[in-house]
Amino acid sequence: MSEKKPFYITTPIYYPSAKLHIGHAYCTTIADAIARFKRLAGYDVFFLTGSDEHGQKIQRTAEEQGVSPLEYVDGIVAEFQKLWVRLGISNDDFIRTSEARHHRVVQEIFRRIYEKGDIYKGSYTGLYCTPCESYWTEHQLDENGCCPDCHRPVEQVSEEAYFFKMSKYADRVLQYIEENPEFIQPVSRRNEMINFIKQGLEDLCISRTSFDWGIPVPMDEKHVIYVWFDALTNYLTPIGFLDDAEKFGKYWPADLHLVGKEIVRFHSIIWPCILMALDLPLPKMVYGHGWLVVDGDKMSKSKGNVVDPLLLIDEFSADAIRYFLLREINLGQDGNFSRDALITRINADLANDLGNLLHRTLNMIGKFQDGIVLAPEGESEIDASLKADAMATVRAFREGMEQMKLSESIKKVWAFVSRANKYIDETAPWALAKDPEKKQVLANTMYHLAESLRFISVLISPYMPFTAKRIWEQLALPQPFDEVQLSDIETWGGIAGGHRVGAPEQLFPRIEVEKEAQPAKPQQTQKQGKQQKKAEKREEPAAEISMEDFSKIHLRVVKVLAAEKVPETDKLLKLTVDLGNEKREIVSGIAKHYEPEELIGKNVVMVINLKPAKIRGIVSHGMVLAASAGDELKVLSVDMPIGATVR
RNA sequence: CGCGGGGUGGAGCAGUCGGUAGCUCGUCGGGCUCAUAACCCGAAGGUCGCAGGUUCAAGUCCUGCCCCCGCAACCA
Repeated sequence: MSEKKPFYITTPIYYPSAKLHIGHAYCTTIADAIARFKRLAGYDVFFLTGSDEHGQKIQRTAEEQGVSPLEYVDGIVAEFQKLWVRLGISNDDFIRTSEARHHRVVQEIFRRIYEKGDIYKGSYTGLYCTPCESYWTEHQLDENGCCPDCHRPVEQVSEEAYFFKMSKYADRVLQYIEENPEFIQPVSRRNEMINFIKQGLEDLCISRTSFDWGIPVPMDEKHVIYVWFDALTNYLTPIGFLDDAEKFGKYWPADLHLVGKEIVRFHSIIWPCILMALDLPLPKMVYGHGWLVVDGDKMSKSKGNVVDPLLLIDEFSADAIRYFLLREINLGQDGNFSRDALITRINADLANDLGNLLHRTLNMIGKFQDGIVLAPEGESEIDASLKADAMATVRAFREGMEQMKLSESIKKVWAFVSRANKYIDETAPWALAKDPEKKQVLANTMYHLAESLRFISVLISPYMPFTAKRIWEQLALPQPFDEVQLSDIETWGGIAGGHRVGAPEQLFPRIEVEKEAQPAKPQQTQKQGKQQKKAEKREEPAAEISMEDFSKIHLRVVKVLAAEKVPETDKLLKLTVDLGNEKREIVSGIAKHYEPEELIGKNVVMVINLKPAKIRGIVSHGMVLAASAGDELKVLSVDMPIGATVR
């Protein structure tokens, strides 16, 4: 039927020497958002990610653990794939360089280039550490010029190796880069690469004899094909380079290699040279994204600030992480990842703006119209303006995404979310609902809100696929979510009159972190304590806390001397408590469960060293512990004298 | 003189072709009550790293300097 335009997008293949961190998740999330957008826009997308499994480092680690390299790698790669599933990554294939299909490709490529005369045997000279069996570059050596691993002296050693005549292609690559301004993005990287080539290219060493975990050189089996030659060609394997000419013709050249800024060089210089030697067209774009720094520091194992994406997903959900990464960080520049910023975004954008918009809308449709979206008749100026904004948002979103301005595009969507919230204020449906004369005006308003949410669901689907689907399902729209296209929101009015929506469900619960002194939800409160300590330590989130951590919390039995409701609040009580040696004022969110009189005279458990917090203008110097289950809540009360410590 | 990125209200960032400095969070004040103490409105707060220069006009172009951060041929 319809001829869909192909779009081939790749991430780097990651090296399974350690678990993946948030930076890998960042890169793959960007690629996923683009892939999902392209599918939404009607492209035939092939999205590839994978693992780069060969090399000496892997071989050695496997030996240390007493397993074969493949066994070792299998375990780690399974973790990769688990992470991608949890993060909602929609890759169409996962290439492992250890797979037979890839071996065939690499060997065939080697053979073709060799036969062409662009691969020759020479000798590789490098600085070698015999005990570690490793080559190092001059830059990698430690301050004494010794092996960075074992700190023993290195020596210059030569070994036989195969080389790829990269120098031969330098001029052609430079010309290609200069003639195709789009090829390397962002421009800063492009300038860097042009500069680099102008310094001259050396031939590339592409084989080693010092280890054997790799793909053998076809005509010389004691050599193993080395790194980039093996890794880069992964992009050709899954799209049928050797076995499916039709598929290969459709997807190659790749539309976008998304990579980290540190490997732009390999993708925009070495890789084009290899492709030229194969007489294949070059990829259309190599985009070098920036790095994530954690609270301003570069992530590294030695600093112990490596962030594990799986733990973050467990704690905050995949979509929250995806949203943060895509919205907060400008593609192409380094970005800061911090827990505080993440929580702020979740609360402000996801819970308050988006989640609450859906919730209040569905709630009003339920309350005022028995859950039915009635057909609109006529429209007010405000209605028309909302509708116009929706349409404009779709256009701006599409344009932004096509130019890879991901953050900007999301912001456009959120501007519309705010617009919809404002629309509720402007139309005041609760007032319309009281006036039988305004029944149709109310119906129009509810229709516009529901339809706006339909738009929003589609617009956020590349970023937050899980949430987009949940919104769609709460709206109870009949069209299967997986079949939705961007074209479905190019016209207003997709919801049929008389449609029944579902019941509202919280999309993103707010994460309470600043309001420590408020024990309305004790489970959350405990979590806050953990979060705080974690934030202080700037460490990756841990599921467990140590005894030392726990002992930082000082708990004591105190007596409630006085209690009164905080004016103009539903849940807050102001308590005056006796700690034995001092009296304090604290604010507690338990007014829905206790009358002030009930509490007076009670001995309760309180956190006494909590940082004071201002709540509704009252400074609270502590927190009363309480247990809650469902709607029930009880403060922890014990039959012990004032001043008793709790451990 | 190795290469590159950055220095914009308290924090984090936008600022395309040079033309009255924007956004989010936070703070303060007000409104509303459908909603997840939410939402809406308003306000305060900036020598745009420093010093020169070009221009009618510079955060934006040029020169010099200071500070921070990456890369330097297998860390996204």
